[in-house]
Amino acid sequence: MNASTEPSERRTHTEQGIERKHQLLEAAAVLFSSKGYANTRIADICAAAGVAKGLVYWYFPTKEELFAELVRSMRLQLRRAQAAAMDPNADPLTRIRQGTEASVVFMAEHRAYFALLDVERSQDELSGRGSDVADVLREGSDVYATDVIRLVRDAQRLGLVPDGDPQLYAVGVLGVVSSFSHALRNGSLDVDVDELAAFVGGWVIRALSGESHGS
Amino acid sequence: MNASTEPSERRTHTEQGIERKHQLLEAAAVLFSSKGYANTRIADICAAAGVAKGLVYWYFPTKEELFAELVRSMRLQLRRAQAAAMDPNADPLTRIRQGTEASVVFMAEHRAYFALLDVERSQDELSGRGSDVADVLREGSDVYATDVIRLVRDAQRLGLVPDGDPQLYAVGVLGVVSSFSHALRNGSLDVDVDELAAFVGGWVIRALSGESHGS
DNA sequence: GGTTGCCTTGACCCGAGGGTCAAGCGGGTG
DNA sequence: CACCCGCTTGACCCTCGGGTCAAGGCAACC
Repeated sequence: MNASTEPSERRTHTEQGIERKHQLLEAAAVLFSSKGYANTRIADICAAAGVAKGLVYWYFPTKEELFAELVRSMRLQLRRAQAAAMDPNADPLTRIRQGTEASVVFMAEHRAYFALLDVERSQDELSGRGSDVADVLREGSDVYATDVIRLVRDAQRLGLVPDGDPQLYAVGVLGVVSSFSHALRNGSLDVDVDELAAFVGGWVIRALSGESHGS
Repeated sequence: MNASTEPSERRTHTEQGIERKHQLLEAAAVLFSSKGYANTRIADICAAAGVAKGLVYWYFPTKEELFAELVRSMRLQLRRAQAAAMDPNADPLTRIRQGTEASVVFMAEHRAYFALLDVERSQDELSGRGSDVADVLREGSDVYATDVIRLVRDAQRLGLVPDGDPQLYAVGVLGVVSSFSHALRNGSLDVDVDELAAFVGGWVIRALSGESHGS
C-alpha cells in the first residue's frame, strides 16, 4: 500500500541500473503519450527499450507505478521551469503570464512527455478504484491550482483582477494551457513556439484583467 | 468496416426494442462517465440495466460502437442547444458568448453524460489503431472548431477581435469550456450554474476582445 | 576459486473481460 | 394452432496482457 514513494524495501541500484531505469522510463514516456496508457503494453515498452519483459519488474512494482513515476518526474520538471521563469519581484499578473508562457514552452519542448500531465484530466481512466496512482494524480493537479489561486488573490488585492471566485480564474488559466498543449500535440497547430507562448500569455492576461498588458 | 452509421444489415426494432436500447445507452453513459471507458465492463452496463450480458450484442456490434453512438448522440444534443442559444442577428462575438454559455449550461445539466465529450481530448485512449471510433471522434471535434473559427473570422472582419490566427482563438474558446466542464465534474466547484455560465462567457469575451462586454 | 548481489532473460501462469451461441420465450399474424 | 420473429438469457470460449519465476550471466570483493 505504499512502497515507491520513498522508503521501505527499496532496491539499491548501480550506475548501470539507474541508466537502465531511465531507458525504460524514456521508452514508456514515448509510448504512453503516443498510444495512451491503456494501449501501451509492457511488452511494447520492453521492445522499444530492447530488453526482456521481466526486467520491467526489477525496476518497477507495477505498470501503474511506472506510470506514476513518470508523472511525478514530469511535474517536477515543469514546476522547476515555471519557477525559473517567474520574476519574484514582478506583480502577480505578470508572474502568472510568465508561468503560463513557461508552461507552453515546456510543453512544446517536451511534447511527447507532456501528454502525460494531460492525463490528469482523465484520471478516471486510471482509478479503477483507490489505486495509489489516483491519489498521486489528484494531489498533483491541486498544486498548480493552489499556486494560481494565490497569485490571483494577490492580483485582486492590487486591483489588477476584478473580484470573483479566484478558483474560477485558476481553472481558466490552467485549462487554457492544457488545451493548447493538447491542440499542439495532435493538432494542425504548426505555429512557432514562442509565438504560441506569447499568444497564450496574452490570452490569459486579457481574460484575467480585461486589458492587454505589454510584454 | 461500416455497419451502424446508417445502412446495411440494420436490425428492425420494435417499440420495446428501442426503449431497451435507450436503457442500455443510459446505463452506459452513467458508467462510462463515472468510471471511464476502459474501466467499465460490459457486464457492469448489463447489471446496471438489469439485463443479461448477451443482450448488448443484440443492439450493438461492439463496445466501441456503443460508445461511439453515445458520443454522437451527446454531440447532437449539444449542437442543438448551442444553435438554439445563438441569436442569428447578433454580432459574432455575442454569438460566441451565447454558444459558450449554452455549452456550459448544457454540460452542467448533463454532467454525467457530458464527460463523454471530454473524451475527445483523450481520443488516443480509444484509438488502439484506426478503429472506426477514432474517426468519429476526430471528425466530431472538428465541427466545433470550424464553427468557432468562422465566427472569429467574422468578428475580426468587424474589428471586434484583434488580428491573429483564428484557429488559436478557437482552441482557446473550446478549451476553456472543456476545462470548466471537467472542473465542475470532479471538482470542488460548487457554483451556481448560471453564474458559472456568465463567468465563462465573460472570460471568453475578454480573452477575445480585451474588453468586458455587457450581457 | 568461491561467494555475494545486481542484473537479465524468456517461458510460463492466470484472471479478466469482450464477444459468441444455442436455446427458449411471447406476442402478433394467417 | 402453428409459425415467424423480435427479444432475452446465461453458460461458454478465447485472446490478451499484467505479473511471476527459476535459471543464468557478470562484476567486484574476499
